[in-house]
Amino acid sequence: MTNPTADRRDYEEELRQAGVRITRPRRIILGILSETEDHPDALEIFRRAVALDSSISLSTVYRTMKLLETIGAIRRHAFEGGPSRFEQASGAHHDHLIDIDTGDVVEFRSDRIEKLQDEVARALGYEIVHHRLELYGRKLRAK
Amino acid sequence: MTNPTADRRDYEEELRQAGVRITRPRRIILGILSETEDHPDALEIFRRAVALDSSISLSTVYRTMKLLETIGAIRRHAFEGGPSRFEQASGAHHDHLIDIDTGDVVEFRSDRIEKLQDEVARALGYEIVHHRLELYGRKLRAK
DNA sequence: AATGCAATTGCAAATCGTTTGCAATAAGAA
DNA sequence: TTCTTATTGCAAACGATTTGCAATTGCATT
Repeated sequence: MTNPTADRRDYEEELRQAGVRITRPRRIILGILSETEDHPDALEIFRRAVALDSSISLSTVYRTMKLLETIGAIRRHAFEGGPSRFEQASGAHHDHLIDIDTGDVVEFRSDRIEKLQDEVARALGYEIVHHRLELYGRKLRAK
Repeated sequence: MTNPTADRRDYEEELRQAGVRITRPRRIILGILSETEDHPDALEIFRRAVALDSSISLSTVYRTMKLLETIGAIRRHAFEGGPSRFEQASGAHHDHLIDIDTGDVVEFRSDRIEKLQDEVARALGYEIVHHRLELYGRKLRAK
């Protein structure tokens, strides 16, 4: 399924903007990222990429992810245990709830929590540059 | 400086409880952990240990940290970027504010945030098993 | 369409933090 | 003290990620 609601990013334009070349591997990886709803890791992206062009290498995936991260097109998350997982940087900031049984990631946003974080930090004499809030949970049995 | 306020843990008793031997390397590492106010990583603990007994190995430090973690005596934190850092598991739950300039860790606790987390999770059909909240910030210039 | 050169690639080897196999050692019950 | 087994130090393996390098490719230029 393609992304119905969200902004379909024009990654190629972003690359051009950043002054980097639009190569075949990049085009393929970017295509995968535009399609994806989940939070795949580098290896998963590599697998999907190889399915489209068997010559793509894992290093290129890593390099491309790093590139996209530095130009701000994607975000990297290091959830507990596993490897880094990626998501489009589009849309508003949000935090994550990770299903500890399935690894599924649910995005959420709480302005009230954000506000309290700021208050806490300020009270300690700090200003927040960024934060990480991850809830690790288990699905409630629908009663 | 030794830990003035907090409960000085009887690690040795905990080990005995867990049915493991109290060895010389363990005694030394435990001593370091009891003294420490900060959140050292394995290498730092290793350095401090070697100063007391040059025969201690890094693997033993790692093994001991893992052991203490499984018996619940210490907690491991994987802050952004760096290696795992450890702290005593004594005292109430708290979250962390990391000074991005110095690496210093400030502990804090907000029941209001915790409460909101529970609400968010429940609204999404989940129950929280544990969470991770890390604020990365910079000291405010005292005005 | 052909040229040239720097950016990018694939590959293999290196890296970092951490774990593990193994033979030697030491804890602590008998 | 003896015995059995857990624990150790060492070196080698590990998984995720990064890197050096020579070969390739994008693409601005003719």
